[in-house]
Amino acid sequence: MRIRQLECFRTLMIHGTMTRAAELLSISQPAISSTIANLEHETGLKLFVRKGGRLQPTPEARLFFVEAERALEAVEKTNRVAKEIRTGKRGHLAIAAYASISINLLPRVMAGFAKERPGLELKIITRNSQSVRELMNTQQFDLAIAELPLDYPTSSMEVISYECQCMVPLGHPLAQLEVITPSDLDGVPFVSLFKGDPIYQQLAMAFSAHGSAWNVVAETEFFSTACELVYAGMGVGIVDPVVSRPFTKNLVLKPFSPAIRYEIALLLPTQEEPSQLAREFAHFLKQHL
Amino acid sequence: MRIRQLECFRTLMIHGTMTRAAELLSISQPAISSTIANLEHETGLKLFVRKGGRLQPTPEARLFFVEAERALEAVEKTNRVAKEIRTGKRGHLAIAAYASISINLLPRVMAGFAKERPGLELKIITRNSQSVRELMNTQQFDLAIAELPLDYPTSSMEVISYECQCMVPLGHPLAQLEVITPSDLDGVPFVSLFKGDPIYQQLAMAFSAHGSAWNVVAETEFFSTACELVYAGMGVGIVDPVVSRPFTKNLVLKPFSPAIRYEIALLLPTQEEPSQLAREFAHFLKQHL
DNA sequence: CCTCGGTATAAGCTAAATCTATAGGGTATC
DNA sequence: GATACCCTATAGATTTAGCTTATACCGAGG
Repeated sequence: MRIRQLECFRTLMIHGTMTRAAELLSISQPAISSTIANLEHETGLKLFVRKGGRLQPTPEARLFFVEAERALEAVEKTNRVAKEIRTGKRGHLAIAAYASISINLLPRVMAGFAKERPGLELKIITRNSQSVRELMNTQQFDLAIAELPLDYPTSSMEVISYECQCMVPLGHPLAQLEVITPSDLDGVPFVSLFKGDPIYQQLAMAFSAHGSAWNVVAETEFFSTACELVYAGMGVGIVDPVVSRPFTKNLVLKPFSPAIRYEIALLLPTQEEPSQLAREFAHFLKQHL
Repeated sequence: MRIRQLECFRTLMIHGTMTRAAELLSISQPAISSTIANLEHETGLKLFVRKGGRLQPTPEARLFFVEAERALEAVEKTNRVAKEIRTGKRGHLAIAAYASISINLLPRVMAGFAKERPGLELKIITRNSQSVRELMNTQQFDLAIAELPLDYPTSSMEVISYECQCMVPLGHPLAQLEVITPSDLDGVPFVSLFKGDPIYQQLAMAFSAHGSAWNVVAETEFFSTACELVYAGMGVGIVDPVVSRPFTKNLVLKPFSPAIRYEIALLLPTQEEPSQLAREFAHFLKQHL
C-alpha cells in the first residue's frame, strides 16, 4: 500500500471520474487508471464497477474510504509536523538560567522568540549558576545560561564577556563625565553585589589600585536589585549592560575604567546533540545580549 | 514522504543501529542508510548525528518519531481494514424481510453467518413483502427477502420456489400416508393463511378441483402461527418447508398433491452494485433455504 | 451513425529503492 | 600500536512504481 494510491483513491471517490481526478492531481488519466488497478489488486478489494462506461464505487469502497482518509490525514499531519519542527514552530525549549537573567532578560527574549513560533512550549528554570551547570549534565535542558567562572568548564560552552558600566541617577554630577574611574567615585555611596561575587573582587582591586575609598552602602544579590537601589537614590553602581538595559530610561550608564569584566556562558548539552531549536534560540539570544 | 521511509525510520529509532534495522526489515544496510538520508533530505530535518561511528537521534527525531508512529499505525490499520472488508469481517449488512422469515429463519441464519465474521454489523428490518420491495428501491438495504408475487418484478431478483407440505400432528391418522391429497382432507379441520394470500387461492382451487370440502377452522397471518395452531391440535395445515422446519420435532410433514407453490425472492439492490458481503450472505442463505 | 466523454491498454521513461561490493571511521583487544 | 570488529557511507547495477503519450474501446445522445 502506497500513499499515492490512497491519494488517487480519495480524489477519485470524491470527484467521481478518473478524468477529473487526474486533472486535480495534475497527472494523466491512465496514471489514475493503473494506480487504482494496482490498489484494487493489492487490497484484494473490488472498489469500483464499470457501469455504462463510468465508475461506480462499491460498498467496499465506501468502507475503505473511511480508513483511507484517516490514514492520509495522519500522513499529511506528519508532513505538517515535519515542517513545524523544521521552522521551530513545534518543540519544547527548556532553559536553565541563573536568577537575574531569568528574571530580567529571558522573559522578554523568549516571548519575542516564541511570537513567530506558535505551538512552541517554553520552560524556564532558575537556579544558581553552579546548579545550572550541573543540571546540564543530566540532559534535562536544551540550553543553559550560567555566570562564570564555573568550578569546571565545559567544552560546549560559549563565553560572552561584557564590560560593566557605571550607573548613576539622572542629573547626578557624575553623569557629565565620559568615562568614570574609581577616583571619581572616591567616597561616593556605592551599591555593590555581595562580597563573594567576582565583580566584588574586581571592584575592590580597582579601587585599592587607585587609592580611592570604596564606600559600599548596599550589597545585593542581583544586578537588577542594584539598579532599583540606584534608581531609588542610594548611590551609584556597577552593573552589566544587559540586565540594566530596561533601566536606561531612568538612569545613565557610563563606561567604567578599569574594565570590570562580567562573563557569562551559554551552555549546550554535551551528551546529546542540541536541537535545531536550541541553536536557533542561542543565536536569537546572542543578538539580544 | 513515503511509507517505507517512515518504516525504516521507526525501526532505526527503536533499535538504534542501521545494521540492526536492516536485519529486522530484511533489507541491506545501505538500503536503510540511503532511505534515511532521503527522509532527512525531504523533511529538511537532521534526524541523526553520526557520533563515534554510531547514530544518535536528535531531539527533532524524537518529536518526529511521535508523528511517524501515528501515521504508520493509521496506514497499517488501513491494511488491516482492507483485509477485514475482503474477508467480510467488517461491513454492515442490512436485510429487509417479511415477517415470518425475519422471525423464524433469519435470526438463525444471520447468527451463523456472523459467527465467523466478528465486527460485522447486522440489521434486520421487518416489513410486509410489498414494503420490502419498495425499500429496496431507495437503496437502504443490502439484501431483501419478499414473497411473490410482487406488484412489479425486479431484474436483480432470484426466485426460490417451494412445494408446501402438509403438516399433521404426531399420531394423527393422516401421518401414515405417503402423499396427502385434498380428498384425504375432506372435511378435516384445517388451519390456513388469510384469504388474500396466494396460498389460500391455490388451496381453494385444489379442494374444489377434487370436489372435497375444505374445512377452514382458523386463519393466520404467518405460517409459524399456523404451525403453532396445528401443534396445539387445531387441525392440519399446509406450510412452506423452511419456516416449519423447527417444528419437525413435534409435527409430521408430508408431501401434498397437487403441488402448492410458495415462492419467495431474494432481492439485490438495482442501482448500486451489491457488496461482496451481500453476495456472500445470499449464497449462505440459499444453502439454508 | 458518429461524436463525445470516459476508461483501458500499450510502450517507453524516470526516479526510488533495492542489491552487492567496498571504503572508511571508532573502539576494543591483544 | 596493530588488528579485528562493528558500524556507516558511497558507487554502480537492477527492479519496479508511477508517470508519460498514443491509441483502442465503450456507452450515451444527437
